[in-house]
Parts: sequence; C-alpha cells; structure tokens
Amino acid sequence: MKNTVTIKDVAKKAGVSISTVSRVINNSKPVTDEIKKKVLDVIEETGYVPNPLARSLVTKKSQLIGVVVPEVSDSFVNEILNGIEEIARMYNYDILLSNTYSDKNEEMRSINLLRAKQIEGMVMISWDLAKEHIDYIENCGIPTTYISKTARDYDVPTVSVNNEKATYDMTNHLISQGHKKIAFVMTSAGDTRLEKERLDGYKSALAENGIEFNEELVRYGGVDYNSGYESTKDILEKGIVPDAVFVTGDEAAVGAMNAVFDKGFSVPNDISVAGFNDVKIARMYRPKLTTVHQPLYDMGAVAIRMVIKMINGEEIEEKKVELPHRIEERESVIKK
Amino acid sequence: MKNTVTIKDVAKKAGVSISTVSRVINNSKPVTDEIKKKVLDVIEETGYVPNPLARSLVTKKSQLIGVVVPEVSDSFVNEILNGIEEIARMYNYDILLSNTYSDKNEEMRSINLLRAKQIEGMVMISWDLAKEHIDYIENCGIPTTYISKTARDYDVPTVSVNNEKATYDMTNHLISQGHKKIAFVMTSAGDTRLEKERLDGYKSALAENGIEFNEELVRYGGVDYNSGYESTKDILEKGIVPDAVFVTGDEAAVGAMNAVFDKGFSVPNDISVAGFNDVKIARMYRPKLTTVHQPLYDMGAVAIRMVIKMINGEEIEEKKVELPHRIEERESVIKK
DNA sequence: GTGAAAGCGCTAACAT
DNA sequence: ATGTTAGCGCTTTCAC
Repeated sequence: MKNTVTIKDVAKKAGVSISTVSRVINNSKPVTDEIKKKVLDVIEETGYVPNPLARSLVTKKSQLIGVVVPEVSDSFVNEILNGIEEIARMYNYDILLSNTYSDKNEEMRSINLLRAKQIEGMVMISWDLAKEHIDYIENCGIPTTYISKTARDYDVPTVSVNNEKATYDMTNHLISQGHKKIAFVMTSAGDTRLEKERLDGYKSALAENGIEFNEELVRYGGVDYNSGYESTKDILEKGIVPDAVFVTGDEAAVGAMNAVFDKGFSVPNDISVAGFNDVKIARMYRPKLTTVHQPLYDMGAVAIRMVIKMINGEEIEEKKVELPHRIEERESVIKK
Repeated sequence: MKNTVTIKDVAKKAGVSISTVSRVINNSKPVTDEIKKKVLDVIEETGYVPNPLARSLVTKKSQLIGVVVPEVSDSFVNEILNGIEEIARMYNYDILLSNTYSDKNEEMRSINLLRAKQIEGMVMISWDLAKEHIDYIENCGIPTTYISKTARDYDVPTVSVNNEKATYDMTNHLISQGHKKIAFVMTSAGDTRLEKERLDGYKSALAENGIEFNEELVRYGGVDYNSGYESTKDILEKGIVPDAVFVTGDEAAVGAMNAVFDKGFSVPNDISVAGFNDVKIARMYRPKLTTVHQPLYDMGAVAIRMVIKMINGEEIEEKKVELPHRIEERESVIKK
C-alpha cells in the first residue's frame, strides 16, 4: 500500500548497483548520462522516494528542526511561527513543534523529546527561559536561536528588536502627543535584562522631557489579555487616572482598553492606550491600536536562518540580531 | 558532543548483549530483575537515549503525525492545534507541522513531504479540500482525520459540530430576540455540503418563524477579517440595513462589526452581530461577540485520537464525529 | 565511472 | 532468560 519501493528495487529494475542509484539521487558522484537517465526513468516510473530515516541514520542529518513555543495560540508566537515555517520549508527542513504552556518541566521535556528525535537545530521561543535550560541546550550542542525575553542576557544567538529604543520611542511619542501621566504596564515579571531595558527606555524618555518617574504608574504582569486588564483596572481603582497607558504587548493592551471602558472611561478620548508587537488583533480592534510594530514574521525567518547556518557550520557574524521596529500610529492614541 | 552513546556502549558497559538492553528499554521480553537493574543503572549513568531513527527504520513506526493547516496564525486553526499537540504528546507522538496558505499546490507538496518523513498518520485541516487530495491521501493509506468544510462530503473520518443545527440555533436565537431582517455572511464560497447545511439551517429557522428568505441578505466570502468586513460593507452600501448580521466565523464577524461602525451604525444598538467558532477574539473584542461556541480544543483532541486509533489498527466506531455546540450569549446581540 | 561491502543503531527472529 | 545474527534502507569508502 504505502511507498514500499526501495533503492534496491530501483537498482534491480535499472540493472545497476544501489551505489549508482544513490549517486544519481544525491548527485554525489559523476554518473554516465545514459545510465543516469535510465535510473531517473525507473525512479519516475516506480514513484520511488528515498527513505529519509535510513538516510538520516547514516548521515546523521534528520532535516528536522525543533521549535518549542509557549503556546501556538498566542498571536505573537504564531506570527513568528509563520516565518519559521516558510523559511524552513525553503531549505527543506521540517518543523517539529512543541508546546510548553510556559511550564518549566514541559519545557525540559520538550527539549529532550526533540533531541531524541534527532533534530539538527532548534528555535526556542519562551517568555521566561531559565538559565539552566539555556545551559542544558548549549551543552547538548544543539544549534539554537532564542526568541525570549530572558535569553538576551546570555551569550547565545537571539533575535529581537531594540527594546529599550522601542520603548523609548513609544514613550516619547506619547509625550509628544501631550501625555504626561503615562502608566506603564509591562508584560513580564522577572528581573530580566529585557525588563530593565524597557523600563530604562520608558524612564529616559520621561527624564528627557522633564517628567518625573512615578513608581505607582508601573505594573508587572503576563503577556495575556487578562494581565493587561487586571493591571490597568488596578491602576484605575487606585484612583489614578493616567493620560495614557503603555502596555508592552497587544493582547494585554486590548485588555487594558477594556479595563478603561469598564471603568467608564473612553479610549482614546479620556485615556490613550498604546501596545507593543503589532499582532493581528491590533488592526482588528476598535479603536485600532497604536503600537510598536515588530517584524514578527521576519524575526521567525531570521531565527531559523541562523539555525540553519549554524547547522551548516557557518559562522554567525552577529549573535544578537536586532530587527527594526517602528511606531504604528493608529486610533488608540490621540493628542491630549 | 551530542548523544553519541549507543545501545552497544550500554551493552558493553553492563556486560550483557545488546538484545538484553533492547529488551529492558522496550520491556519486550522478561529480563532478570538483577540484570535489568544493572542495565538501567548504566543507562542512567551514561544518559543513553535510544535513537528513534534506527528504531523506526526497523519497526516502521516513526511516532510522527503530520498536521497540515492552512495557516498557524488563524485562531480557529491554532486553538485546534493546541488540542492536537497536547494529546499527541500524551501518546508519545510528535507533530510535524505544515502550512499550506490554502494553496492547492502547497497542500499536495505538504502531503508528500510529510509522507516522505514516514508519518504514521495525519490530521488535515483545510478550508476547502479538493476531492483529489482526499483520494490521494486515502490512496496512500495514511490514516487521516479531516477537519475541513469540504471533507464532510466524503466517506472519510471527520470531526466537526452539527453545522446545520448550530446555524439553525443561532438564527433562531436572533429571531427570538426580535430580529427579522437577518443578513447571513458565510465564510465559504464553494458549493460544499457544509455550506448547504448552514444555509439550510438558516433557511429553516427563517421558515419556521414565517420569515421570508431573501437572497439579497446572504453573502459568500472567506474566513478572514477582511471578507467579513467587505461583505457587510457591501450589504450596507446596497442600502440594506438589517436587524442583525450573522457571520459564520468570528474574525469575519469582527470585520462585520467594524463595517457596521464605519457605516455609522452601532453594534448592538442599531444592528446586532453574531459569530461562529468562539475563538479568543470573541471574548476580547468590545462589544463581546455573541457566537456559536465550538469546542475547538476538543475537536483537535478528538481528531488526533482518531488518527492514533487508526494507526493502532483499531476500529473507528463513528467516522463522522459531531461535537456539541452552544450559543454563547454575550454583548453583540440584543433584543430589538 | 561503477560495484561490493561495511556499517549507521536498532529490533526481532532464531538459537541456546 | 540471554546471546547471536540478520536485516531495516541508505551512504560511503574502497577496490576495480
């Protein structure tokens, strides 16, 4: 029923040795044109497809790249995934996918599972990647690129945008629109470099414009809708009414907008709201979300290209790739 | 660097034959407790992991299931994917993912790629699956479950909700809220059974309530935001102002709401809008979308369970699985 | 330029 | 209960 025709069958039918067949399918050694044609014909005729398992067993190349993600259904994740998938396919790699639900144990389990499957490389997407896991991966020698808030702290290949600059830019934009009291809702909780960078970007924009930093205006939470909602609600319930709230994630920013609505204010008339990432929902929600655009598809594409380079033993000129961001002005921020 | 310890190494170190090692790791034949412990110790100590490639080569089992999807970033798709992923992992299968972007050629390419990778089974998610592709898959003998608007027309395993009933229910709900002039925006274009079922559901609810069917109120389009937007805009621009618009997809329904807004109407005060699927955005958008809830996660879970059953040669009692739906009343539909 | 043969790491008869 | 051996389908020396 299934593809049961092997290299042996082809060899026999073509009246040559299996080595010759191997040579023509891999173009590994010169073969007489005539004999090559013959073999190709037989392959065509029989519908022979080389068994990659057998091939991998000897070459130690699986043409498999593992991708571990916190959750496919997160839009930040799946827009990156699109880029990974497309480039991988271009290079004839297949993607082995693994969800971790941001669970540390699941994450380790995924790594091991993928490793056992003989993946040649890996793209690791994680909100909050533990140092031990990075060490473990690096120790296994699996060529890996990281897209993670935390991985940027270590000497491993990562791709991201310039978060400090991006945060700075948006804060500045908000200020330029006349906003002074700007709440800052961060979609991360730990003490990571990314967080520090973002906070720095926020603070320095404030400072440059002579606005005093106010700890009460900042919140730490998760990337999801709910975190944004709760953080913003909390601010409002503390009696603070900011001019604008800047949330470092779009789904969370939508949560923030809803919290503003639910507290009886209007976006953007009473309070402006800005996001970060520019995922699909930023364009679908009304008011359309003003946000920091990250080239998510490209980030995935670049990440997997780096992995493939490493697999091929090529040197990576730049371990810390930073892609350009921009402020995407839409409707949720207006001049005050 | 990488896991280079093989079964041979373990055998030598444990002072037994490789068959014995094989037996303990597979629990395939009885082994003396003492010797088993010894082997286990060595495995522990060396960090030995069996090479699944070699194993697959002989057993002809790859523990790989292919999943082909139109696009990971579609929320309908990725919520299903979550279910697939989790159950697959439970059964120790890995997921090989392939995006088709709804392109017929890419779809065929994906099938062949996955097949070459020796997948044992497949879940096929497609908006509009060609008969030839189904035939091809079935002909290859790859155990496959389909989640597709079109596959339900054929004698292959599928999972879905009862679309006629679901459409009927929502239309009825709308009518019960006092709506009479109900626009029906479908997220499919072809002449498929699903489409017919949905249209039937819509029509029969109308008929039962003595409302005349009006061709001018129905539109055919895609599943995306934009299709919903354009279809609804078109209705409004034809000078038709419906009481409600029922869109058979949530992202498209959000598009519909925005079209309503952009034409100067309010949802739900002027026009009610209902969706289908109940994906994340239905809960995030304001007004929250009243929609037909489909158990997407479960659909994925069931689909892959069916595939695994087929792989194991078990009989599938029910080829056409229908999961329960329900009307999720939120804010976008109100009494007229 | 082509074929023979070894071997990748493992499982599954077949012996013992 | 354990060891020996023959492959699984392929690539790759190594001869010719």
